[in-house]
This record gives sequence, C-alpha cells and structure tokens, in this order.
Amino acid sequence: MTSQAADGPETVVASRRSKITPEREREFFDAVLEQIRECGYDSVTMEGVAASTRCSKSTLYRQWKTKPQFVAAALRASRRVRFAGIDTGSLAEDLRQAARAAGDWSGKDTRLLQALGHAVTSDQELARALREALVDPEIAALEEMLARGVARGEVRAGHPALEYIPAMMFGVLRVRPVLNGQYADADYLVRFVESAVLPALGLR
Amino acid sequence: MTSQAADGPETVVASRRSKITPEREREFFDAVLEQIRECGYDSVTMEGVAASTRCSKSTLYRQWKTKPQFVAAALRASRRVRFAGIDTGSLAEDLRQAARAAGDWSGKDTRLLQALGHAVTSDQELARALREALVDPEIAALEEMLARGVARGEVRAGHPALEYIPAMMFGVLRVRPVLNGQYADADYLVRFVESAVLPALGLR
DNA sequence: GTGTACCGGTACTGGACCGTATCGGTACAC
DNA sequence: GTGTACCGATACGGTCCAGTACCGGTACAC
Repeated sequence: MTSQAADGPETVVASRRSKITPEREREFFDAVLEQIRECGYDSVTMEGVAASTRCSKSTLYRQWKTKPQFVAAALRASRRVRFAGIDTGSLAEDLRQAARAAGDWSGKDTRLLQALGHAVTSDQELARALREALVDPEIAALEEMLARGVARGEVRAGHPALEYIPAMMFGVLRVRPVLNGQYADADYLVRFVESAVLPALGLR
Repeated sequence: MTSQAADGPETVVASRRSKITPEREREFFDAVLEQIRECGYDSVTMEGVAASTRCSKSTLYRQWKTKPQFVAAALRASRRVRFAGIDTGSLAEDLRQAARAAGDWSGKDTRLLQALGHAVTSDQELARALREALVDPEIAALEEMLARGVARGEVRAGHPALEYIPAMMFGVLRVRPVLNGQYADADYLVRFVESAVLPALGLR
C-alpha cells in the first residue's frame, strides 16, 4: 500500500516510479527496526534513520506519510513465520524444534515486542502491523502443530492444557529477561518444553 | 532517601522540613504511575504530573532531582507483595490462590511493567526500582510457596518443572493481552494453574 | 538534447518538554 | 511581629524532533 516496488519492472503505469529499490527499502526497514530495538519507539527519529541509511528525511517522508506509518510498513515487511516447516510427525519433537527455533530469534523479537508494546496501545495501525508480523503467524503455526498432534491421537481433543500452550511458550520467552536478566536461549526453551509443556500435555 | 517524611512529627533536626505530607507524596506517586500506565514512560511529563496533582513543577524538582529518580521513588513506594500471606497447607491450593490474587492486579501491574519495560534498559536505578517493587518480591513469595510444597513432600525436590513455575505464571500473565486482547483475569489464571501448572508438577 | 521526476542535503517552522529562575503568598517558629 | 523556608505559579532558555519547503544534481525516457 505504501510501496509499489513489488510489481515487475515492466509495469509502466505512467504513475510514480520510485527510484527506491526493494533492497534499498529493506535497508530503511532494517535500520528503523534496529533503532527501535535499541532506543525504543519514542526515541527513534526519522532523522536518525535517514542518517544511518545515508538518505534524506525527505526521501522517507515521500514514501511514508508519518513515522508510525513508516514503522508499520517496516513491521509488515519483516513478517516471516519462524515455526514454518516444522512437522516431524511427533508433537513432542515438533515442540522441541519450535523451542530451538524460538531461542534463535528470541533476543531480537523480544526486544522489538517490548519496545513497541506500549506504542501499540495508542496506534491502531501499528498494533495491527505488529500482530500480523510477529504474533499471529507464530500462534497459528503453533496451533496447527497442536492440531496435528491431536489428529494423530497423541493428545486427547479438548485437553485443557491445549488452550494455554501458546501463552506458555510466548510468555516464558518474554519474561525470562525480566526474571533472569538474559534472553531465553534455545537450551532454556527446550528444557522448558520437556520439563513443563510436555508433562502438562501428558506427553513423554 | 529522597524523603524524610517517614519519621515522627517530633523529629526536629533543624534540617529541611518538607511541607509535603506522606499523603501528598503518595498523590504524586499515584499520579505519575497512572500516567505511565496510560501514556508510557517517555510521554509522561513532569508538567503533566504537576498539573494533575495541582502542584508546581518546582515542587517536584525540589524533592527529586530528575524525572527518572522521581519515577524510581514512586516505584519503590508502591512496593507491596501481592502473594503475601498465602499459605493454605497445600501447594495446589496455594497456587490457585496466587492465581486469583494475580488476576486482581493483573491489569494495573502488567501495564506498568509493559510501559517501563524498555525505559529500564537504559537506566540502572529505574531497573532496580522496578525489580524491587514489582518483580522480586512476587518471585520470592512464589518460590517460598514451592519450597513449602517440597518440604511437605507434595513435590519431589529437584522436580524439573519447579524452575519454570515463576516464569510460567508471570509469562502467561504478561502475554495474555497480546494474544487474546484482554488482561488475564482471576478465572483465566486459575484455570491455567489447574490445566497446566499442576499437571506439570504431577499434582492434582 | 531536452524534459521530467525523483534523489540527497539543508534550512526552517512549530511545538513539546526538561530543568532553572524568579516572585508573591503563607504557614510555622520563636 | 518578624524571620524563614517552603509552597504554587509562571516565565524562560535550551534542546530536540516531526514534518515541510526548497534547491541543485542526476538518471532515465523519448
């Protein structure tokens, strides 16, 4: 919506043809997300992003009307499902692999979620973008994982713990820095799955 | 440290005697914490706090040198242990009651933690105050609860899930708004304890 | 070659806010 | 009654930043 760079190079519509290549756009997005992780949403400035990517503020404002819209676009563009493709045929093993995968991006995404967590309460578009980029896809993938386990008969349908598995996984991920002063690494999460998640499901 | 208002009225030390009563001070603290919950740490202004408590900025700056020190003082003063006094003689019941208690202050404290979560990464004193006020006492109370259960033989010492119980409880508490769009109420938390926490511990 | 439209750079406006200074009023001590 | 010291109000200096305006340069179309 904010950029038409996704269509082919021959789509001459006599419309605005930005000279910003998709690669360049990605530099802007990476820069702003990184600065948000470091300084928090409020402290990020368009000037700072422009300086760190060696473009001018005008260039940013030509593509995106306001700072929140810019950040929202960056979030949408950063969307990717980390749990995608995990399907080992065993729910226990799926969850272990998910824990390992989560451990790898834990620091970056946790910081981003934390930094945006409050800004989101006063900007609808930002909130939607954040959910769509970092939250919903992972939840959906996790729930599919659980559904497959149920379909295979590993867990009884309607097992009361099922409802809480996503909250447990993401919850532990997010609060570990507060409790232990360090981000949840793969090792910590795998042990969590084996010590608490699987037993709660009556597995293993 | 920032206020000597705690000593008796007859402590005449020929030193600065602030005319700020403890009740008045509490108004300042309540106001700033409430504004942090609503607008986030960065957006809170000393002017706003002064206006909402009908004092002058000068009054605030006379008592506290800077905004972060003011906020830290407010946090320290708001310290109280929500899990205090829970000791039913049964770990399962202790945890249910803790869940109920947590549900009651969930919204307020979760918002505060979220709003301050990023500010603390760049201010040591603030970080310490936040931990001492909202995190450490609850963790300690929870761990005592678990230790009592172990001592009574309800859970085997060294049970692998023990280490993760605090993270589970606080994690679920904090991420529920992100996942379900609402704060974790007592009902949700009690069901969580029964569906996931107790089974993970091999209880019930 | 000429036009067009976007690029980066810079300067500017307008507003917000931190922290300080100043001032008149007032409660309390003696 | 007089002094003292804190109170609230207000104004101010300095800084920072969102968003706009303008400019010269340049790549690309034809």
